[in-house]
Amino acid sequence: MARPPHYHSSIINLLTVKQQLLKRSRGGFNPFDQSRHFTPDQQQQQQDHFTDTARQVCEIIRTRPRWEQTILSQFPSQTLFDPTFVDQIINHQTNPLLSLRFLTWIRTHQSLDQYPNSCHAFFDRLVQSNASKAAHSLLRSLPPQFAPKFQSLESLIQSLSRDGRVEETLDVFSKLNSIGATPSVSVFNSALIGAIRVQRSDLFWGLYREMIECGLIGDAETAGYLIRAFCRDGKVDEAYELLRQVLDSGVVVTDSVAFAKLVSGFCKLRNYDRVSEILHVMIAKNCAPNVFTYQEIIHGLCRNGMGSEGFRVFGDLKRRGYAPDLVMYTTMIDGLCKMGRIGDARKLWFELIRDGFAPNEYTYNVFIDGNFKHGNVGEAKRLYEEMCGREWFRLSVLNCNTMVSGFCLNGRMDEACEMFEGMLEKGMEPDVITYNTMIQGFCKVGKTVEAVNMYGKLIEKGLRPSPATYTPMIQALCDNGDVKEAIGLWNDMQCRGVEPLVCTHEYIINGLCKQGNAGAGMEWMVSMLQNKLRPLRKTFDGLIECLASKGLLDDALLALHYMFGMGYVLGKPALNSLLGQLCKDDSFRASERLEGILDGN
DNA sequence: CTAGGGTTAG
Repeated sequence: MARPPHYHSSIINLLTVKQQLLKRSRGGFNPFDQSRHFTPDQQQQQQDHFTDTARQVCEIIRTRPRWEQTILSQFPSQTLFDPTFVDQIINHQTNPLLSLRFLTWIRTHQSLDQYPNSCHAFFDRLVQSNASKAAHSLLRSLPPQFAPKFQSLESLIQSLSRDGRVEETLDVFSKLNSIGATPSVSVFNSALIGAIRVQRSDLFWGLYREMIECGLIGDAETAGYLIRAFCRDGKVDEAYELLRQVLDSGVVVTDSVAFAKLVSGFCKLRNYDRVSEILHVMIAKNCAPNVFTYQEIIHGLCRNGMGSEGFRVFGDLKRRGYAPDLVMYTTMIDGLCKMGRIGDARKLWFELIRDGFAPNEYTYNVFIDGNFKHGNVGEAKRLYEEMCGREWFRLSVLNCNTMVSGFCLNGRMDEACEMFEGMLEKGMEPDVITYNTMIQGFCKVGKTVEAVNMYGKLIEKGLRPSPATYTPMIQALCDNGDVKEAIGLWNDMQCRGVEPLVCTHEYIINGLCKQGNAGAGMEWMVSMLQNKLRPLRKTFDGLIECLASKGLLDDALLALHYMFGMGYVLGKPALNSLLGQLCKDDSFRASERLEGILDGN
């Protein structure tokens, strides 16, 4: 005999049934014909009966912090674990977290297999309300045989992807797989774009492989995402190759973001012929270059030391009636500042205001930075004050770093410190860039003690030092003849796993030579060479001169040998010093060996 | 609901 799907006997159920039967029998209805069936009306009444208790339970789980510990003593377990009752709770409960908690609690006592309707209802509701995280964790915590609706799973993938939880979509894809369903191309597309947004190439390609394994063929949208992914991975040529293939196959790509990324990528490679070709393709495919495309071109040119070209493109656009937007203005102002054309940058600053734009945080930042870099400290400070006075403005670490860097660059360490202290007072956390900038600033004005103190604070804060933390300190200490402390920092650097720059080795060699410690200098040189690093010619020069002056002719000749091996020639002062020593030193054999080395090269 | 672009050290 058929039973309603969630009917389970319990005391309350039995009572209800009895009441129903009594009611019906009074009306001359023969209950036994359908004794275990409920008409919709009966089901409604049964649910009505539950409503009171359900409401109470809902109230308790909403308001009592640790209801799990007491609820079984307040209500009969037959009620609480009755699937119909559970359905009630799930349907009444509007807070999904509480519903989830209730199901979790049920699960500690019963198998959730008994509650398919509750599970489906709750899952679908979470999906519909875009509660992707909760829906996903529910899916994970439910028994493997729980098979949600195909559409719900597809929707879940889409909302997870939108929320940047791309990794979590993998579970959902495998769930779909396990129920023998193939997601649509557009669902794959949403996951693919999600992976691009969170910059996870690994996930992107994993998803794409999955898509291929499902036997699906990507559409034009997929092609655009593939091009973007290749570009993001720096594989611009492969992106271009794909574009060609797709176009040849007759699929029309109109993803202007993909085109913009290609343009940007070829700008980076300085392949401007290709850039121009892509622009032609875009026009031919009815996907004319837009403000984003041109933005990538101008930015790409500026970033590659072709700012003048960028400025020319910018001018052409305006002449052709294209109105640059604020981002484009900002990019161009930054580009002009970085190529030393502060005057042109200032003109653009006024031009954008004339065009009705208001400089935003980015615009202020690049222009403040540009003014500092050109020594216009007063103007930079004025702009900073102006920016701080804007109602939209909220000071960020980056703004402060720009100020700190500007003051340091201009040797204004008092003002840099003031800015730095101001950050601390405002409760902002200076980052490694702030500290590195301060360290470099102190070193530049010879305040190495203060620089090392700053370094101590950086470590104290638990920030991770970078090569740029150590380089200026080691350089300054070596210049000041304090090589011992420099080597101390070097060791510290090694302990923290920070890879020194090539020049840092050289600072130490130069410092040692300056102190007349030629032997140690030679040891450092040997270790550099063992690490396959290429010292500058003048480092060899200095070391050889120092070795010679200390009478360490064997080492000097060995260094010379290495130097020639790298294709360098010895500078005149070092050569004179070496020859002088060889003659003075009555060491005939040494001069013979020098000849040997010279002949050998 | 409707993308994607710009800033600080080295």
